[in-house]
Amino acid sequence: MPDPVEKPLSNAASAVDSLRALIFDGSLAAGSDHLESELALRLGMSRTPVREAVLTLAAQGLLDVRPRKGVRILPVSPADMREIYDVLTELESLAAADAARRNHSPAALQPLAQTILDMDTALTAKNREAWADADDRFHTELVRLGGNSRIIMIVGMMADQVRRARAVTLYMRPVPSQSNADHRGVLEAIRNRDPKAAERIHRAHRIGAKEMLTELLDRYRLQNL
Amino acid sequence: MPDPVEKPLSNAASAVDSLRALIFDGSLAAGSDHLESELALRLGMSRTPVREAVLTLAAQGLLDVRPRKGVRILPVSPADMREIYDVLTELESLAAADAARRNHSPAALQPLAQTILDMDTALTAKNREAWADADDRFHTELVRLGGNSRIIMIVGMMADQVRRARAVTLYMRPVPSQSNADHRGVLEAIRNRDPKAAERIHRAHRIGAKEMLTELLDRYRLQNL
DNA sequence: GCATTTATTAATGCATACGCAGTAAATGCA
DNA sequence: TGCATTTACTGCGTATGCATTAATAAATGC
Repeated sequence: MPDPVEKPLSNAASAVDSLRALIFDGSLAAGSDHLESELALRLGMSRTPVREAVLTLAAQGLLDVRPRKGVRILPVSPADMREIYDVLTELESLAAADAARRNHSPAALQPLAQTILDMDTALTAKNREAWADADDRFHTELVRLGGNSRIIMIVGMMADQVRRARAVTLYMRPVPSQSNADHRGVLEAIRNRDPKAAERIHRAHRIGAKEMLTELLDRYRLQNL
Repeated sequence: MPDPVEKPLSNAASAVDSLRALIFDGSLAAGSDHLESELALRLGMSRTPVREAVLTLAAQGLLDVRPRKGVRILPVSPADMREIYDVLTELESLAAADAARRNHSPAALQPLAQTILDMDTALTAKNREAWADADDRFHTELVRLGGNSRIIMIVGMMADQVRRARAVTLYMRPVPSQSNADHRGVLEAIRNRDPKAAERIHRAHRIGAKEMLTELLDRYRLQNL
């Protein structure tokens, strides 16, 4: 029986969730400073769990604790973007190759296939948010299939760091129709147990994304997102 | 004038340092559990800064907080070792290529060259600890030259996670004479501004290390280090 | 003798208090 | 007016205490 009881989540844990949400939706703006006491007030708890949450988020590279100046929500520069996409390119491509090596059953590949369908649907409906969401799920699912827990964690961290920036560029970029083709290629390579192809296609996909994004940031002079 | 005054380091920060040292030298054994209050007593401070330190180390994958059971020092299994070396292989190889692209001056490459000399010296003196130390510095310096701050952080984290395991295998493994040749090759490629070669040589180096280590762990049935 | 319930223990999560140190404001002086 | 020094302030680092609740032991029932 699947446990229907979900434990009520500690204050510190919910502070992590809340702060992440506030950062991603811009309520805590990039580059802005916030006192611990202020955040505690906002979240309706004492400084102690907020401090713990802040420590956790600092370890994940989302903010920086600057004693007496408050915690700073870390902005993402074009240089940061390049760094992050370089890491994503390497680790996700390895994950793609690993996924192809692992003899996954069709059923195991179903969630990945679904994200591609979802992206088609979103693209047809011209719903960019839904597209971005499905795209995100594709990458998450891909590294999950790769089976390396460290890669899963690191890719999650890096994806979080660029989440805001991606949201900003979502409506500036050209219609992301190429992505689906790339994703299909990766899925096919995994189905065919072809690690080299999976790696190659995914790498090209990520390099393309990196170039598109950094070109966009440069063009619009977006120095800090 | 270089500031000669070093600020006295907070209790939380020194707790991180102390705990790391205790974990690396085995005083806090892999797989063992420890109460916060116990650690606080040991470090001569209250639970608060210890809790913060523990949170930080948990984020770095060195231990796991298990409510009411104490913090568990995470052991490293052969599977963990493979995961970690796969990540190191990808990211360090990229760093090697980046380092070769960056037009580093000979002076900038000096610290890297020095680690190779130190390894020679240690090898001649049959001093394995000194060799391991220099080897570590080579890899640290290499990723530093690559210039990607995320890679620097991640590689540091991964290296920490396998530190104990490496120490254990240090005296089991064959004399590491091949390593120096590989390191020299990487340095030469960087000097020659040959990213492809740097990447290729370093990748082979890391893959070799991974195979040697995992074979060793399997042979001696070392399930948890 | 074993399973189930109840009681006990104690480690944690959190709130709170306080002193210190770093920053800014204010003052004094040239 | 510009700069140095003093003063005031306030945010943080840490200690401490307590309520909660999970884990263990005890007790009860079958």
